Amino acid sequence: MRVSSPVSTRSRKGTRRRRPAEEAQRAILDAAEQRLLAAGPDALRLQDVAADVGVSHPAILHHFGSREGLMQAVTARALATLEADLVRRLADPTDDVDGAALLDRVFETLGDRGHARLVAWLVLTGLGDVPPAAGVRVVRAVADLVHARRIAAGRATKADFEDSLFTIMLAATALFGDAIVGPQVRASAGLAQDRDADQRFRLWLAELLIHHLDRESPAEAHARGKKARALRTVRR
Amino acid sequence: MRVSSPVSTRSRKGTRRRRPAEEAQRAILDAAEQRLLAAGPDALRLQDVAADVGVSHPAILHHFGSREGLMQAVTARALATLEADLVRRLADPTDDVDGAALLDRVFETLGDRGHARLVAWLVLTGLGDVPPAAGVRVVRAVADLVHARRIAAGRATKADFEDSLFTIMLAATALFGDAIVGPQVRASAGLAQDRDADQRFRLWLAELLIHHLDRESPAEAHARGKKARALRTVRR
DNA sequence: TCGTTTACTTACAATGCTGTAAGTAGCAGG
DNA sequence: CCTGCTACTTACAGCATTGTAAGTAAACGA
Repeated sequence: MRVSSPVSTRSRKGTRRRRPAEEAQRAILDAAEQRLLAAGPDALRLQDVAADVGVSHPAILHHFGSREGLMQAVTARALATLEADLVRRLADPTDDVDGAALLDRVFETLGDRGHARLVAWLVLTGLGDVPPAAGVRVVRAVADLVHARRIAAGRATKADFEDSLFTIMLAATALFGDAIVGPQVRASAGLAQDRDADQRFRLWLAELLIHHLDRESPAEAHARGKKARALRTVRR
Repeated sequence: MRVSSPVSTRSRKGTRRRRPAEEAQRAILDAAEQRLLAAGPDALRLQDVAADVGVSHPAILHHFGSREGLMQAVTARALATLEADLVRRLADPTDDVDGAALLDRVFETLGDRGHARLVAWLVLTGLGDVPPAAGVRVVRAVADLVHARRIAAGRATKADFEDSLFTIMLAATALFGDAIVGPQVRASAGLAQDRDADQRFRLWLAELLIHHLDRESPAEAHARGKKARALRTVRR
């Protein structure tokens, strides 16, 4: 029952590629990740990935068992490399004091390869909960680092830790938001045609965050803010 | 994600409901929006929506022509109501000077009904580009409002407009990011079990933004920030 | 050279979804 | 009461997609 059905442009009749399993799986994961970033998890079709790699779709099932198995494999690999990239960039000691440059690195890491998009996909589809040990404590680690530097500079006390933590959380949240809806927000702000608007905005954000971290004791500022807010909302 | 609740609120055999077209379409759009928010555009099945409403799936095709027609209708309605909610809340004159309350309203409007999730879905699936006149200039409008207030308070000049604009953009971006990856970021910060952590964070963010808008001339602060960065670690 | 393993193939089964065809029935106006 | 309109129904066609069955050939060691 072989015969006729020269399925595709690949391999003329008789020649059959047989890659080592590891290499084939890597190729499949690459193609799948590409498709995932482009169109989302639900749009991932085995036949498409197979066509990209140049094999038939049961070959993928041979390697990964099922579509779900492929999904888990590709997300696991993507999240692992994302985390590795992040910690590598954050631990890079080339310029360990320039907060703006550090922020820029995180920006790049998240936005460049579409990592933020992928994570957003996973979170929205609920797959983000599956590997709960994925992006473990990255925010916390960075906050610890920053807060220690703040204390060393005499700009904060241990009690202000949450302020440092929230600052890093804001950075992370804004980075994700920017990676996903950045163009739309810029359009809504009337900055669409401005090519370097996104860079200006990121720079502005970095300055804001650094200024916040460098300013006088957050505890006092916090109290001041609370007092002002309380006075403003007396009427309710 | 396959749910297809067999709700079957349909009347007993023989009796057939016949609603006016407008009412039926509204019910269908409600159910479709619900499913969209829950599981994303690709997971929207006509039969599921039909089951939710209590009709057969060709009834939906009768009203909306095709699945794509339903998608367009529900997204158009959702974006329209989102924009309407936003401008209504922003234009509400009950307390027109309290920036924190205003920000809170936007927070609620975006996060409460899952609007941010929906918009994220649309942007990620590329459907966000289809209706380009959707969220037109909301950010710009808010920025105009805020900047005018700033000038009136003697806290800024016309030249500082971009600072106001970026502040609003940051708010919008962070709001979206929080609505999407908020829980994950909080978990990564080690705040998972803290129930009101999100509210504390939002309050903190509101204070940060308001403090930024209320502080002395942004132009000077901007220059100072640049200078400080140039000098690396100079504390003024 | 033979034999085993396994990366891969073709063919097909099974399922689920969108969309169509044709008919039914509720509600309006005469 | 009758008649037209149309909001709906059931049945089915068509198609895409995942997964299975069985077989083939490439690499590798004896």
